[in-house]
Amino acid sequence: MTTINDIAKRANVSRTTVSRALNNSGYVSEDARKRIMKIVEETGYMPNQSAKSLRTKRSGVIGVILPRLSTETSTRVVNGINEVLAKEGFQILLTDTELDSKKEIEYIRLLKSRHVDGIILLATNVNDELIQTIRDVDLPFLAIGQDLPEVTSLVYDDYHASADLTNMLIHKGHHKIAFIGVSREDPSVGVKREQAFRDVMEREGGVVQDHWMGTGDFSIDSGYEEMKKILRASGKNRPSAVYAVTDRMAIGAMEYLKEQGYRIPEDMAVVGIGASSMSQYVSPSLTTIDYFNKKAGQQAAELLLAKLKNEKLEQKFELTYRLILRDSV
Amino acid sequence: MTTINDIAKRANVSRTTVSRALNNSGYVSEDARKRIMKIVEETGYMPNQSAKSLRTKRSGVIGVILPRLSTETSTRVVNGINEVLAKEGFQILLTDTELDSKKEIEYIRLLKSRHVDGIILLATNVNDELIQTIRDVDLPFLAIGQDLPEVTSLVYDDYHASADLTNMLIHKGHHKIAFIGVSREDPSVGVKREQAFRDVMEREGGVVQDHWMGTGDFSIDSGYEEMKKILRASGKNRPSAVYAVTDRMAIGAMEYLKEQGYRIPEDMAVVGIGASSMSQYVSPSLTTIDYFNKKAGQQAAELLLAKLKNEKLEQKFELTYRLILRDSV
DNA sequence: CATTGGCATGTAATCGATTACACATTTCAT
DNA sequence: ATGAAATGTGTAATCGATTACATGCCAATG
Repeated sequence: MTTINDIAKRANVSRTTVSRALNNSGYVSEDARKRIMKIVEETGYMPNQSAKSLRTKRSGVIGVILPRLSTETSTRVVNGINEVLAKEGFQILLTDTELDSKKEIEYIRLLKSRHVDGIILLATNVNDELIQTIRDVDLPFLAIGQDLPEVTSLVYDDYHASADLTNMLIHKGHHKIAFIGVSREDPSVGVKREQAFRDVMEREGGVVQDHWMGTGDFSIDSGYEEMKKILRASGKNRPSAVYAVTDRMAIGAMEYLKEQGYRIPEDMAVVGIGASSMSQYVSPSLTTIDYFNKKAGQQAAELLLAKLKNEKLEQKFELTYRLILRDSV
Repeated sequence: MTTINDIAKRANVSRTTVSRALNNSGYVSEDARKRIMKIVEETGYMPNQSAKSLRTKRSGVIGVILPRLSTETSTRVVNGINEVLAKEGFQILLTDTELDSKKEIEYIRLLKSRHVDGIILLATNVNDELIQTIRDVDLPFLAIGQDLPEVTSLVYDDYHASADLTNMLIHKGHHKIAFIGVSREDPSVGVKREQAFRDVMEREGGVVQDHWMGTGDFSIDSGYEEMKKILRASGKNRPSAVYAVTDRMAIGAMEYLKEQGYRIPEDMAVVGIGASSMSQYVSPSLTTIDYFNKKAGQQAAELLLAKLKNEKLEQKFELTYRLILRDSV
């Protein structure tokens, strides 16, 4: 591997001058610069980033922590992040917690030791140890998806999105609505979306029954199973609509309904959240909410870049959403 | 930030001993080890990876180069890679070429300068400069998806998969088959899949017509558009089946067909390749080929790890596939 | 008792860059 | 003409780890 010393020798200058030429810092004569650049071209020299990073404390790498690598939401967010960061010459160091909140903390510290310049966390839960760790590592930090105290957070407006969706169902004449949620450990998806649903139902005189409330695990299968449970438990007194807090679970629910001969939306309306690409192509196409995940990723990256430039930021940013009305309602 | 020197001071030993304790190399007394570990615990010390990597030439990071970050195929492969690497304590440095083959080369060199221990490339094309660059950087290297000369490659058996799919259509009674492919610059998807299609059609007496052959760009929209073109060009002499080389294009084609009132599969059978999650939930469900992408990622990671341990490997590995018969045929 | 070898630790070089500081030369304003 | 400022380059310290080599101690061996 060629080093800066090799370049220096071949160009008959000291490595200081080479460094200056490469980084456009300090004075370098036109003559020396040309000689150096020519040799750099010829050899394909690239500075050793470990050495550089050791000395400068900056690495040009941003750590990204995902709850799951294989969901559409994550992918879209990462895509947005990458689009912005790549343009600025940053690389992404990717980690996947597999929904394990211990790993979240472990990875934050690991990324710190790897000298990343900043961290973007796709958060799924909130706890004190996490907050403490983020404070400890003292790095430019950005959270997406949950409102972490004392951390710059980009949050989806889960409450109002969910409220809008519920309202829409009610105004289409549905008063008996089943609900498929997820664990309460997820404040955004598990708590806020359900809370808004309950609030609107109460306010608008909707009917909420315990056995119409299911709890899935984000998977298509769990949507299917929860739908099955709900229908079995309801007997004659059936809901006329089902609201699943994610598209995948909504699609699972649709599968079961279709299998059982229900017509959608005539016999049962179905809605989800997430605007997954699937939602558009299932039959009937699924009414859902678009959270503009890619945009969120881009914005997160931009905010992080601003932080790197020491700009002071607000602490909380609300993201927008959009209701997509399709044929399942 | 606490360094190895801080630990050494506080434990009353030299940093050499701390290093030995941390890496389990050389002799360290039980006493010293305990003192050191206690302080490491207390301070949450983590070795500076840049320094470590500068000295040892190893970083514990594997570079992964993707053609697109946002496709299901990429995601699944990365997922497989990550599963295996994370277990061994490796991190992934992710890059996205946005299908630009210049960036492929640029990123390979960039990753080298970042001291990655190895590179996995999800390849989409083959050219001399790429091969040369791979040779130049002289790193443990693994390609997935294209057969790169002199590089350990994991390749999908595109030819036989495509042949099987075509054969299946013919044995279901389809002799007039439209084909939606992609650019020939992609040897696997663009060339092999089409070649197999043509070979089988010829061998089995199928009918191939130029205006039944479309060329899309992997997107759902292009599938839709190519289908439209094909139907418009065919007039009364229509094919009875359409074979799109990716699920997304097949789904686009289905959209158009449904819009035009065709029944699938009665009026027109449709098949794709990729076993995307969507393929299962569109109506009718799509007949396709599963390439086990995640498995491919895992295997790639395992092979790369073997390379890191200096094991000699074969150069070419064929991956298996599976035909999934569903309702669209 | 002298020698050998295992154990424990430390000294200092090293990896490849950046950068504070020093020094020399040239340019420029007064 | 002269001192100040601008320009160009080099020396050597530094970042935080690993590791070759040296040293000292102690027990075992013959």
